[in-house]
Amino acid sequence: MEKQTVTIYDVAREAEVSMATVSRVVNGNSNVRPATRERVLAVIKELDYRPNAVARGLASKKTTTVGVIIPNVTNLFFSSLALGIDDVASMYDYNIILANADSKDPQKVLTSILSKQVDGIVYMGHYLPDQVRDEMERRLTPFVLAGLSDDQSDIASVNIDYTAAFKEMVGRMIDKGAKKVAFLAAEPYFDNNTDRFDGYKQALEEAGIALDENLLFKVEDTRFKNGDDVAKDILASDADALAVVGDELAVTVSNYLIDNGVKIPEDFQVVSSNNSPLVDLVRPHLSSIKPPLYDIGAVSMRILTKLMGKADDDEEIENKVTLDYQINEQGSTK
Amino acid sequence: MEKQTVTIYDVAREAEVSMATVSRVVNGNSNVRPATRERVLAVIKELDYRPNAVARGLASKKTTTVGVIIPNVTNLFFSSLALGIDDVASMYDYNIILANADSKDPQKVLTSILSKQVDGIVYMGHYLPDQVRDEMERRLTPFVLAGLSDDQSDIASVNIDYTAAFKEMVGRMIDKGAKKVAFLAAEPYFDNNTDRFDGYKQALEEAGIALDENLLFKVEDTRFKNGDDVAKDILASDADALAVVGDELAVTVSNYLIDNGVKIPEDFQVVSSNNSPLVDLVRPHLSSIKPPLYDIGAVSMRILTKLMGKADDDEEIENKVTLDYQINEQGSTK
DNA sequence: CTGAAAGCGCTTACAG
DNA sequence: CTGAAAGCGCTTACAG
Repeated sequence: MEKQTVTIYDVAREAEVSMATVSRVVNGNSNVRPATRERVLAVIKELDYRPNAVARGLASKKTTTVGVIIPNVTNLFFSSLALGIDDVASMYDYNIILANADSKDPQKVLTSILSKQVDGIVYMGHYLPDQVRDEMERRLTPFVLAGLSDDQSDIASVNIDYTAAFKEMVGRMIDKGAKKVAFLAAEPYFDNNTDRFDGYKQALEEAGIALDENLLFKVEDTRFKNGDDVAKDILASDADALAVVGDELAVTVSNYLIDNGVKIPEDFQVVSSNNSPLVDLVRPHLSSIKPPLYDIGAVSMRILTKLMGKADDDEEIENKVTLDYQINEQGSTK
Repeated sequence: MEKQTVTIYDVAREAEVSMATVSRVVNGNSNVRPATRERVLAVIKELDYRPNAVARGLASKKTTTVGVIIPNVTNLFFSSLALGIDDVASMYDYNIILANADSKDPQKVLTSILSKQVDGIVYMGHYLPDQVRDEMERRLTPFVLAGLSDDQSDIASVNIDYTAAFKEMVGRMIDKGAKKVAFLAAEPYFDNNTDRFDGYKQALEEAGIALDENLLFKVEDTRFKNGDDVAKDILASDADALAVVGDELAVTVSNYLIDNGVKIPEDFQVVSSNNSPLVDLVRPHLSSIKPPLYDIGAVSMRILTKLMGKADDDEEIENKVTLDYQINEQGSTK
C-alpha cells in the first residue's frame, strides 16, 4: 500500500471547513473563530498534515527560500560568512539553496538558482563578474553582496573598508622598519577586486616607496597548496615584509619561511587578512586584520530580508553597509 | 511598468503550438518534429523564457532539489564532504538546500527541508539522533548518511571503517612504545557514535592495557577554542600519546603541548583523524588517518541519485558503502 | 508528432 | 468569521 500524501483538502473535509479556512489556520491568520481553529488544528495533528511548500510557493509567489552563492565551502573566510547568513536566514524561516560557484559558469549558477524562484540572493565571491552584475540589475530579485562591494552599481552590500585596513597594516609595517613590503593574493585581487591592493599601494605611496613589481605575488586561488608553491619565490625575493589576502596562504607561507630559518617578526613581518583560527596555528601567531566575518554574513542576510519584505516598494533601506574592522596585532609584526 | 513573467503559455501562443509541445521541447523529449522544435526554441530565445522550477516541481512531483544537513559549514571535515556532495549534485543538475544543524532541533530541520519537497537528503553529523532515524524510516524520501553509518537500521551510508583505522593508529603508537594513550573527542563520539572509541579500546585490549578513565578527554564540540581548554588537562595528565577525533582539536592541542616544551614525537605521540590541510600547520606535521573526504561526499550523493531515480522500485543498490582509508604518517608519531 | 484537458496542492481576492 | 472559485505555471496521461 502506497503511503498517501495528506493535502489541505483532506484536512478541510475532516474538519468540515473549507480549504481557505485551513489555509488561514496554517498561516496564522487571525480571522478564524477559536473553536474552528481548534478543530482544524486537531485534524492537522490527527492526519499528520504537512503543508507542501512547493504548492504554496507557486500559489503565493513566495518560496521562503534564498539563494546563497559561495566560491568554495571549504574556504574559512566564506564559510564563516555563510554561518552568519544561515543563522539569520533560519531566524526568519528561510531555507537556503547553496551553490558552490568555483569552477562553474557564474551565469549558469544564477540561472539555476533563479529558476527555483528564490525570493532573494546573497552573493559571496572574490569579485563580482560583469555578467552577474548585469543579470541582477535586469532582474527584480533582491540581491546582496556579502564580503565585497561594487562601485559600479547600487547593488546592496555588506563589507569592511579593506582599502583602509590594508593601508593601515602595511603602513604599520613600514613604520616599524619594513623597506620591501610584498603583496600576496589570488588573481582576482589584482584586477577585479582591488580594494586591498589599493590600500597596499596607498601605504607605499604615503611612505614615498615606489611600487615594485617584483614584490607582487599572484596565485591562482587561496588554497593552502598554492601557498607552498609561491613561498619559495617570496623567500627568494628581497622582501622584508608581506601583506596577504587569505589566511590559508598566509599561514602556509609563514610556516615555509620559518622552516627555512627566517625570523618572524625580526627579519620579516607578516600580516594576514581574516583572523580566522588559522592565524593562531603559526608560531608566532600572525597579526591580522579582523573583519567581523559572522556579522558580515548576518547583516547581509538581514538586509536581504528587508529587501524581500517590500517587493518593489521604494522605501529607504540602507543599501551599502560598511562594518568596522579590528586589528589583531600578534607576533608576526613588530 | 511591471516586468511581466513569460510563461509556457506565452511561448505556446507565439510559436503557434500547444503548451504540451513547448514542454516537450524544454524537457528534451524527442517526440517533436525538428521544424517545430526549431520554431519553439526560437520563440523561447526571443521571449527569454525561463521555466519555473516551482511549477514544474508541483506538477511532476520532482523538485530536482536535495537537502543536505551539515552540523557546521566552518568545520573542515564536513565542508570537505559537502564539496564532494555539491560537485556530484550539480553534475546531475540537482540544487542543494543546505541546513546548518548545529544548535538546532534536528527534527525541525528535517521538517523544514521535507516541506520543500526535496527529492532526497544527505545527512552529515557527529551521530544520527534517534528522532531523525525514526522520522526517515517512516518517510519514503531517499536518505543517505555521509561520513557516518548506522547499525540499527538499513539506512544507506558512505563511510570508512573508523574502528579499524583507530585501532590501527593507536596500535602503532603502542608498538612504538606508548604506554598511556589518551583519547580526545567531542561528546557524541563517546556515547552516540562510538566507531572511533571502539577502535581505541580494541587497540588497548589487544595490547593488554586496561582502559584508564583519566586518559579520556571529552569536549563539547570540535571547535578550535575547545582544544586550548582541554590541552592543559592533557599536559597535566601522564599520557604519552594521544588519538584525536577532529583535526581542529588535534592541531590546537599539539601546538599547546609543543609550546609547553613537550617533545613530539619523542616524548609524546599524536595521531589525528581527518588529514585536512590543518595537520601540516603543526611542527612537526601531524600523522593522521586519511579518509577520502571528498569521495565520501561524492559517493553518498551518487548513491542518492540512484535512490531517487527509482522511487520505490526494489532493485539492488549497494546501500552501505565502506571506502578505503589511508594513513598519512608524519612527524608526530615514531 | 501534436493537442485538449485535468490536475499538482496551495493562496488569494471576492462575496457574504 | 467563512466559503466558492479562480489561478499560480507547469506535466502527464490520453486520444488522435
